[in-house]
Amino acid sequence: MTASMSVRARVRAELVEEIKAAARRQLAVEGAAALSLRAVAREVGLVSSAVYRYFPSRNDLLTALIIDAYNAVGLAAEAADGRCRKADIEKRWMVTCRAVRAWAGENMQEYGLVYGTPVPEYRAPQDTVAPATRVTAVLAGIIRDGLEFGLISDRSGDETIPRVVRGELASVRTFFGIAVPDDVIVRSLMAWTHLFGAISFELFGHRAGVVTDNDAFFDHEMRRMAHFVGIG
Amino acid sequence: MTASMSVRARVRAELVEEIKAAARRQLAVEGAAALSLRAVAREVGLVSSAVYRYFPSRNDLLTALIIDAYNAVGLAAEAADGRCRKADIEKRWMVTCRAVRAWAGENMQEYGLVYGTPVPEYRAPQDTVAPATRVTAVLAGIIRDGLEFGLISDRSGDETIPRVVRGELASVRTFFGIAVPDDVIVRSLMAWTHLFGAISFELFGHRAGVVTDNDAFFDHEMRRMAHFVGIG
DNA sequence: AGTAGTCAAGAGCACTGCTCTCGAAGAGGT
DNA sequence: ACCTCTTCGAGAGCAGTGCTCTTGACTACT
Repeated sequence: MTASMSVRARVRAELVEEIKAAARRQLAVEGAAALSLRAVAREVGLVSSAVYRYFPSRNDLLTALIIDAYNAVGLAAEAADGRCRKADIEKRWMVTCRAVRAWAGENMQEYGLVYGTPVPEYRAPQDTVAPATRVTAVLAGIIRDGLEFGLISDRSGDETIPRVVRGELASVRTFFGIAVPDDVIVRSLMAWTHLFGAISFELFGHRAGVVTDNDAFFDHEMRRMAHFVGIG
Repeated sequence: MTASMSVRARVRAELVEEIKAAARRQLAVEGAAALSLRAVAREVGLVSSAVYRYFPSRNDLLTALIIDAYNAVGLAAEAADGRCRKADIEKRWMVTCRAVRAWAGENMQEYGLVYGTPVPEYRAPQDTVAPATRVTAVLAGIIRDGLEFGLISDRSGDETIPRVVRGELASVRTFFGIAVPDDVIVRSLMAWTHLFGAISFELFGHRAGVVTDNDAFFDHEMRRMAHFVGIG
């Protein structure tokens, strides 16, 4: 693919990467709000107006960073899951959760960019939705496999799911597969919510003074959520 | 208290409130990143430099809004909880969760200000920690009352809590009361995490295309988390 | 070789946070 | 009543921002 590009297109692609790298560096130290297109331009040795040849606006630069972030965390999750034996459902679950948290901890600002406060009036471009689902897809795959292998106990009946909730699980079912019971889907969505809720709480400082050993607590709560879903 | 203030101090306090109100209005439509001190000044009919008599910097204005936001959501939670019969633990739990979510939905940007991406290098002033605990205190109070009334089943033994996790619950215990079992504390912290995780996921757009009837789903998951804690 | 497309640079506009200075107005004491 | 001391609003100004437009050079394709 690189070979099929003209020289021009290749140096252009390289420069795009260089600009994004510089932007990512600035993002890490100053945060998204303070990310300055001019400062990025200075770092790559360009004048500010030249950057507009590569990104039509500051927002487009941020969007590119968002897509990269989604892909990075998705890749981390996929890699972690992929290193496990397929039938070791509980381990796959734990390892994936830990990978997402580890990535988030190492890339706080990028995490904040995608899972933090959104900019009002900013519509997520279509290019972001596919990368955004990668982590979710990994988790759903683990659930699906767990059911297939009979390693997830279907505890339907413990709780009654209101009809209105039951009705909207259709759109999610494509993610999990047709045979997944409603109750497992609801539990999974809750575990998914909990994963990112815990990471955000920790990274955004809301557990300061409450939880001290964040590693241990995260591990414990993720294991409990796995059990909650029916794993193990 | 108002009477004890001099005329000067009173008009000053009024102007502070007016500035905060204008800032809150701008925050709601443009987001925290785009909040401009000069625009706020224009709205209250002041020149920009005059605002610095009341807030030493833009960050201090934002800090004031953060404190107000914490107090507002805390007040909403306390009011909702206070309207319930004290022994009706499950209802208190549900009503409080709903109140927090309702406030968050009506004040998205303020919610994002306190529970969203923090500004790096920004240290939360001491004035913010007390208001920040109000919601948590309400939830902890419900748990404590539930145990006192024997309405929370202590399911200790279902899960083994690692010693390192068990060890750090001491600091939280002051919140709940001395007699609360470790297991209930862990479950409560998870429910607390889940509450804000669910709200953030919904408001920040991560449930788009997944959950359609957000009211119903939130209600359902909060009830399940209540049961998870041992309520009901 | 000529043309069309691409690119970096520079100037410029409207805006931002923030500082400093200056005059007006109020508060407290004699 | 006067005088001082603090408080306040206004204005000018600085360095920085996102973004636009124009200009001139360079490259790739016909």
